[in-house]
Amino acid sequence: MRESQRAAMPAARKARGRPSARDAMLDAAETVVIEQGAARLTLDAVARAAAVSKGGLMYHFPSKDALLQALVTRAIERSHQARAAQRARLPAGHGQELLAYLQASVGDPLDNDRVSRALLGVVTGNPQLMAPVREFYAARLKQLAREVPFERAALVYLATEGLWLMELLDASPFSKSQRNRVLKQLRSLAVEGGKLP
Amino acid sequence: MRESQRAAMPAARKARGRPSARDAMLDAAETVVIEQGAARLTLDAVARAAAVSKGGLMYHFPSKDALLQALVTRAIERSHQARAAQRARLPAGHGQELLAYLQASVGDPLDNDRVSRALLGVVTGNPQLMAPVREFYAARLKQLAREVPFERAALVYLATEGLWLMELLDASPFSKSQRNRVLKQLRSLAVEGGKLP
DNA sequence: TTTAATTTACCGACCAGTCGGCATAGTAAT
DNA sequence: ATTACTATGCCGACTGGTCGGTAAATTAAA
Repeated sequence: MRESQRAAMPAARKARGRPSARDAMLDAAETVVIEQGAARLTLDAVARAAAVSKGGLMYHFPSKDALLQALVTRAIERSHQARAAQRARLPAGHGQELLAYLQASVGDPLDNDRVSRALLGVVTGNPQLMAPVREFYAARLKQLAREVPFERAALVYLATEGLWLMELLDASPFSKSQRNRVLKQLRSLAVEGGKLP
Repeated sequence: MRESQRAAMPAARKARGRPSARDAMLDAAETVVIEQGAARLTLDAVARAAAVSKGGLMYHFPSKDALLQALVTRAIERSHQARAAQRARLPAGHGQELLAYLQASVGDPLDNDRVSRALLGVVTGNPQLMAPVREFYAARLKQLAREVPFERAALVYLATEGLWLMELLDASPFSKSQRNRVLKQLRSLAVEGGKLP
């Protein structure tokens, strides 16, 4: 589990968009961790879900850690894409970035990050896996604070992250209507920054 | 590890303040989980740290789950106490509760919740353990929102919780001075609720 | 002596990682 | 074009070890 990082990684994706066996295995791993939790995310379970043997799985991921890293990386990439998608359908202007981030994080459904929810259990079990997440978070804040005053960006940022994390932990104390009130306020704070009641 | 909830719990604390063997074992469990992480929080490790045999440990906690529940419960109690302590040394008035909560959560040191940090890994591994935490969170919000308008309470609440959780995850992107600026703003929002830059 | 507390020894399940081998496809030499 | 060789992808049995939980035996307390 130490530094087996880039030992033998068979070039498994010559063409970028192919559903290489590797990607199929990551999909399987996500299914397992979503349906059974981080504790039951075993190599055997992933292999079974991917309909390959354990040896076949470990051919592509030399260790369990390598598999987990790949999962986290893919989740981060998806997070990027979600924000970019929101940015694209938002009018340019003050607070566009902040609003896009807000919408991508806690926008209406929130169902698409069942993966993130499941991965929370994975990263808390392997704190080293947090490294890329940390970078991601830091870069995001930097970008958001370029657009609006730091204080306001930080406030919206923290509240959003708080809501997101509490919901990931299934610990949000807000009713549906309370949640809506909060979100409405956050949205207006992101673009205008007015007064607070 | 299934539903062994309240099977056989030998009445191990007749007198409430005694450093009953039970409490010593919980202390040991905390040491283990802090120093070695949730994954290495095994019954053997706790027994070793408490200087008892594994059988002795399991006499007091009929299952590992019972031990974890007790850990979580104690952490919640301590959270209550920390807030009460802050409330006591704060001038009564508008936003006292909110400010006490803020100070207790992310007040200067933050070192005393190494336990919480460690327990995060425990609860993500056993989502059922979140039940008492959920209650705790819900009750807290209700109390905070009685004092100041809901919108403002919720905003401070979420931002505080966001900062706290990100720091628990070791993922806070703020520098020390940025953190201070944010806290200063949150404090003033808790008691005054003025404008935002 | 009965009850409470604790020990020692063990079981069964689970799990990450290893290893030898198999099959297919491509390449090279004859 | 047949043969020899090699690389890739995959298989599944096995190993060494960990961990939660159990049970009988032992000691301490009431």
